[in-house]
Amino acid sequence: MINPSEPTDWREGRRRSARDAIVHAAWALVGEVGLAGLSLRDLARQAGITTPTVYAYFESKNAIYDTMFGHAATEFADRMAEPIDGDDPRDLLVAYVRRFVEFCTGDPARYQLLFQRTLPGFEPSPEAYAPAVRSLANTQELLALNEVTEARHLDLWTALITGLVDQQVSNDPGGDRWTGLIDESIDMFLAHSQQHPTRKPSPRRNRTKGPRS
Amino acid sequence: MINPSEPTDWREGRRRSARDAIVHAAWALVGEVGLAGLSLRDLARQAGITTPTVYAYFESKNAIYDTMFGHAATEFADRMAEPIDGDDPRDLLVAYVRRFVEFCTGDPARYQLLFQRTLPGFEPSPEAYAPAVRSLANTQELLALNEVTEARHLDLWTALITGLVDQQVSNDPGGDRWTGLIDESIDMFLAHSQQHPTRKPSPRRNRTKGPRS
DNA sequence: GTCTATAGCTGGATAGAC
DNA sequence: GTCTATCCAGCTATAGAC
Repeated sequence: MINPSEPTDWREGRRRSARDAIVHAAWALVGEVGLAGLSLRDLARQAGITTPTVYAYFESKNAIYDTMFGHAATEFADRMAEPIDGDDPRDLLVAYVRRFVEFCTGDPARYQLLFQRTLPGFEPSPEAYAPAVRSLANTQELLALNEVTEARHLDLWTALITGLVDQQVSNDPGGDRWTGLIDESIDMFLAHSQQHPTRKPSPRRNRTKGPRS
Repeated sequence: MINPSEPTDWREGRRRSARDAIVHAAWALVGEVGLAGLSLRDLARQAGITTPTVYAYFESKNAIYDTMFGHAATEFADRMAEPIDGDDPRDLLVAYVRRFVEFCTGDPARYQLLFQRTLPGFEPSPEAYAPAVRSLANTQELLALNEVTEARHLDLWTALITGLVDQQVSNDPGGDRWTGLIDESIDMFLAHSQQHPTRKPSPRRNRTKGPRS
């Protein structure tokens, strides 16, 4: 396979590893100065090169963000796709959410890039975005195992889980004030979803008001 | 009361209204270019003045953000403090949450400034922050009326509600995909909180795993 | 591919005339 | 208080030698 007259393979390899080194430096930097605080000067210094060299590998700053986004999305998909031992549907769900929250809280900058859209002028390319979509299907399967299939409940689920993550990241970084509520949250959610398969004003008691506007 | 030799009153008034005009222009701008996209040049142009004039009223850009924060916080506190008719605790809670979500989705930039801490280098002053604190106590009272008093449930509550708002703002701005889940979310939350006054592994069924780590 | 040097721009903030 | 003019720092991005 090795053919000296066709050295594109290892050249590509070198090019890839150089790109990876830059992206690696970028992750290290945003961990310190925040996602929006990344500057190409500092990035070049961190990577041990100069600014123009960065442009030998990336055509723009947003291209770097996009590559970072792709890395993060792949990392996310891989992490969430790892098999979980056990066969109880609810336990699977709990383990899955723990994983999700750990992933999010493990690197706030990565979380911000992947799930909050706060970078002005940056939109991830479809290629970079693809792995994240794959993972959503994964969630649906797990919920289906727990007899949760309605779109409404899926939305309620995402709201609940992202709410936990958001509160944890913003108000108690590094702590467990909200991650400690995962188990209870899932109890709450499943009790509700499995009990209300179709939407009607819950028969809790007589409503005092007429139908909602 | 009116004393020509003491004209500080109306001068203060003029100064206040000039400041208000600048802040007003600032809100209009951030509504277009995003909170972080505000620049003093554009702000001055929007307000029909020049950049140095801005500095006649504010000592820095962050001072403008701080004033905006104070306005938003006051607006928020006032809105949430308006009386709600009805006496059923749950209905009060529903109305309250609707109000909250409407306030948040009504102006995403305002929401971002008040509740997400995404402006690099900006921290609201204690004075500007005070009204927001007042409102939190309000929430606690409403939950207490619904027999929800434990700190754990309060955290679960904030996660649930902010999750709804966040999903609505980020993924369906202007729509009702998540706001339409408010009623159901509150059902879910109250059913759980009122049923689990103290924490123990829910007696749903036998757990397959040992105690959590 | 990597560098030095710098263009070109935009940002916040200030000096000083009026 | 308001302006013109400007400073200075930071940024992305490029030109051109090696």
